[in-house]
Amino acid sequence: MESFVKDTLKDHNLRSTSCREDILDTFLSKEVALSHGDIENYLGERFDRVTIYRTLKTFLEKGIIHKVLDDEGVRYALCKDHCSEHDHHHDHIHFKCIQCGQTNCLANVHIPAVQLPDGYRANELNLLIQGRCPACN
Amino acid sequence: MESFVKDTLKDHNLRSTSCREDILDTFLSKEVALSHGDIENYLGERFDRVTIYRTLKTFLEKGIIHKVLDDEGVRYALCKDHCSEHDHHHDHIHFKCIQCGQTNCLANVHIPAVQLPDGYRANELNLLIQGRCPACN
DNA sequence: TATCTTCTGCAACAATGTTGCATTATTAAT
DNA sequence: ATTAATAATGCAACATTGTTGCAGAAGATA
Repeated sequence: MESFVKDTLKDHNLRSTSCREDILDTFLSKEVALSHGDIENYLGERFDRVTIYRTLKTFLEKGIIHKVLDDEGVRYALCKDHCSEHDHHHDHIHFKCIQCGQTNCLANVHIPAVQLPDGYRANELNLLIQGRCPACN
Repeated sequence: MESFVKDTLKDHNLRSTSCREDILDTFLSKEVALSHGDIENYLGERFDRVTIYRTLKTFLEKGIIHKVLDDEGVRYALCKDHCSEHDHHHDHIHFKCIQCGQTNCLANVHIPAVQLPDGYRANELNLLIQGRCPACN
């Protein structure tokens, strides 16, 4: 669907603007997690730094993207499984290649149950695996 | 041992300076992961911001502390199990309480094996669990 | 097309992290 | 105890990353 981007925005009650469309397009075309800086580079000077920050923040709040963290900082990736504002599922597993540096979501892998000490209650799991990706092995 | 701090520094071929000793002391007295800002607050104006950054960097390289990441940023925690520069074990599991905001290492919990897709090879696992800690339940 | 609302760009600022260099402190050897 | 070699610190300057307020521009709706 060529209108995926517009539909996604509409579904989340966001106005279609070129900045939002371009950022969503970028996430779709690159399959890896992107930092604010990456996006700035891909989009050139078309949009203000602040606008990109605000767009990312909005997408985060709406559950369109999620944060991906590693030693080098913060990145963002699409929530492929259509998390909504209310029904956001909170298990994320990411793989970062120490060779090529790319980070992506491992959608088909699920995190095994973890046995927590007494009194702890878990809401959200976030697993980062670092190693070598198939392309770099 | 009152000399734990000095011994730790000596073991890692680091000179004993008041900044390093105070930072190590701080990590020992607080049981939770600390950010650069936290440390700055605890130590007051005694040391330059830059020195604290450099000390943390040195401790990281020597394996005295490790990074702890969550949505809010970067923190550091002691490597209790005496990781060395060479024999650094790379599975970290951290718990962040969404109520009180404190983050700590769950030393006794281990991460179950994860079944990775073909071609991926894992070196290091990093699991962040967010939820409520015993004190906030 | 008019109107209401939201988004954007700009400027300014805050927080976080880095680098170079001169000075000071630590360590090991005399 | 002094000294010489080395390493750590403080300062200044800078780079990156992220935030806020506000006026003007653009999107959605009727």
